Amino acid sequence: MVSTSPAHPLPPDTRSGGRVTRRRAETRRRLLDAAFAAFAELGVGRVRVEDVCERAHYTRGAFYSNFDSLDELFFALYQERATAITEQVTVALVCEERPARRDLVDRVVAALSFDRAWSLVVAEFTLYAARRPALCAQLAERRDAVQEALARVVDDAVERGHLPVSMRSADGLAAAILTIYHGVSGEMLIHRDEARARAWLADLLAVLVGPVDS
Amino acid sequence: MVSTSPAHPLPPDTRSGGRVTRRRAETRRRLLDAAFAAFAELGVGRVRVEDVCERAHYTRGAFYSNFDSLDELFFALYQERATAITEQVTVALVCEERPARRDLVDRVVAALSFDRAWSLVVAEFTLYAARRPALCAQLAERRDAVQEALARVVDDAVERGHLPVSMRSADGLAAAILTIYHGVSGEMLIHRDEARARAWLADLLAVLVGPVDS
DNA sequence: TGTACATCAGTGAACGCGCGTTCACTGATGTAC
DNA sequence: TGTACATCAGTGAACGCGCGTTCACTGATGTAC
Repeated sequence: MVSTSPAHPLPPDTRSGGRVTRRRAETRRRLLDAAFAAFAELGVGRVRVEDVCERAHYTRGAFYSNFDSLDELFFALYQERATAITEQVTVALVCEERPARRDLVDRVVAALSFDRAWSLVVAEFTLYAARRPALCAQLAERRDAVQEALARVVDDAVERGHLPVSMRSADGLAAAILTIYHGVSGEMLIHRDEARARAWLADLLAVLVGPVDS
Repeated sequence: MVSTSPAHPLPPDTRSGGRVTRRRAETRRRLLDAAFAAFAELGVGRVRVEDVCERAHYTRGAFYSNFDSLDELFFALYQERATAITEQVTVALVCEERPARRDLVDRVVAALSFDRAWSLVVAEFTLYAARRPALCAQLAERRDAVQEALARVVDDAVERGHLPVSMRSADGLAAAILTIYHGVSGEMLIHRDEARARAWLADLLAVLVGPVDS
């Protein structure tokens, strides 16, 4: 139903049969950006078409000329941003030399962004997807992509026997890192303290990776 | 604004000045139960007053005779359920003897319930609160209550020096357990596999608590 | 480079439905004697 | 225990607003010659 092909600068405009004028692309771009702001500020459930349009300085007609519904826009937006972030994390984590174990935590914490607005939208999208089995599968795929990127970096930092069964593989450890990351993100939504959340994340990851050789 | 007093069998009916007939209490009870079903099934953002009423077999008038708005009902519902669960966890964790470290994980996993419907509602309430600073404070209080219950149990299981600074206190470890719990709950919403989530939780907690003395 | 034309993109007024909210009512519940 | 009365609780029709959606239009964009 929805393309899972790699990153587009813009989510594909499925309504004008392939032909996209500059003007149209620009309008779409502005609507998407406005929608992100609206979703982050008001929450996904409270955004009306008008909220998006006034932020983008268009009328509702422009919206319906570009999207079928808010749902479609929301999904296009999520695809776009999530793809961008996934790539950013992947690039940030891939490196030439084998990383020391103690570097791992710092690099992971630095790579995973702690943007509260984005965390809110992600959380809302997760719930949105949770009630739509088809979307769950796509979300899972996306998470796997990040997990694999992490696993590659983690691989050489894992010493056998020092971690319990499920954690022996780099993949298991990568999964653990992401679970903790999501948990801390959730806390941040309530405690609103980014710095504290970041420190907390680092602490938890340090325990996970094992005692740091000081 | 909203009462933070301890558990009521029913959230207080603030509309009939204290005097509550049997019939009224029953109606309120049914509306709350119906609302939980509706919220869990449809998602908080998609529930209409009518959805609650038809599930409870009342008309809309009955709803407005008991609640000012869906928001108020949702909040009353959350208060009620969360208080009940907090108490349940507290009771389950308090014990006379000092627990062995390896028992800790099992007891925690057993005590924290993994109900997907409830996890969905909690997650939605968390987001709901995330945009309302006053509610954030209340949510934080509630989490602290659970954390303290955990900390009491954990206390004797922590051996000094085997955990990094932030984790040295029982309170820190309890916080870590809850962060992981929330992270795994989030995963479960997407992966829909309760058993796997439970195993995953146990693995992560085992790493956190330290190598199990087999 | 200029003009003429065709098609496309966004406008904004208007429509109408879904749903929150109200309110005059009726039947249920509880009390007094 | 029975009757009469008062108050309370829930009914359901009606209202009306907010907002999604449409569509005839106009100005913008791009192309051909």
